[in-house]
Amino acid sequence: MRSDRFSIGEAARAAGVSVKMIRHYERIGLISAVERTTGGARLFSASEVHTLKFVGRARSLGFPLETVRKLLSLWRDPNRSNKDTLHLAEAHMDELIEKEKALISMETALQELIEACDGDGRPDCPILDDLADVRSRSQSLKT
Amino acid sequence: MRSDRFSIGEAARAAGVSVKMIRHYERIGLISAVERTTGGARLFSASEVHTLKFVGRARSLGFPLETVRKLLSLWRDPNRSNKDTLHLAEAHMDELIEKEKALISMETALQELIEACDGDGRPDCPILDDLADVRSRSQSLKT
DNA sequence: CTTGACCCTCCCATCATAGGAAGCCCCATA
DNA sequence: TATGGGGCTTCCTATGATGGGAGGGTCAAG
Repeated sequence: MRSDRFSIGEAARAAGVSVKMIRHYERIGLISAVERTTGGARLFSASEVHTLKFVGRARSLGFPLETVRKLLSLWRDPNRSNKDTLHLAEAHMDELIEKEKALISMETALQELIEACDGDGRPDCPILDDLADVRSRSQSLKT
Repeated sequence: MRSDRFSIGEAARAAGVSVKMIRHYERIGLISAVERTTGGARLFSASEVHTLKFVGRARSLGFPLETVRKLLSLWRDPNRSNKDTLHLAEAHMDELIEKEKALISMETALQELIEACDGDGRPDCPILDDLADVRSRSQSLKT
């Protein structure tokens, strides 16, 4: 696929996203439709691969696709304000922190239970007892 | 809904799970079908509500439904070994920690970008530059 | 007899992603 | 030239847990 165009497979490898996802991004209008060969195969320019990389990196930071869409449009807008980008980033950071907090509270509660369980092969089990509410509830659940 | 039975709404409130989810749990066989009124409404016994609470608590610790299924069967098995339960809990803990690590690495990378961005209203933006790979890539991305 | 608060089932949507079927196109090798 | 393979295409389905809504039933109180 020479002459400075890339097949979807090449583009995927270069951008670090899957072939499936590239087609998906196109279908939902996150990226625009690209050139095709006579046989119908997509042909990506270097700049289009660059856009895919942008998307891939934004995804690797956990930005949801709808936010990636906004980031892309800011990226393309010469009159953008970095305030807008910063705001998107900060809002996303809040989301990440929320999720992290939820995970940590689960981990904390679970760790207590794990520590309380011998794993000695008998049926007695503080983990099941806790789930069944057999009065041994650790305080850290409703965080 | 007296006579020691609970309607699905009452059961949901008591167990801390949604009405929708109770129906779902029944449909996928996580809980067994319960008694019905002549009109077709579900009637839950106290013990069935207790099971729902078990499910609700397991879910609040983040256990996926398929694992909850296993926990329930251990709970009901008088010949269970606490080794099995412990193993499920530890495996789940590993999953939680994995997810937490992924979140933290995103947060770390994102925080760097946020700090580098003034948000002063101009178009220049380190966040977009980073996503676009304009040679300012922070090292912490491929964690 | 109507109203309102429940309940029912069935279908669809979310979010990002992967899997698979069925069928082209093109190239290399036997 | 025929065959095989790899890559491409589209379309459909699934995941996991959950919510939303349509369209209808039941029941008790007013």
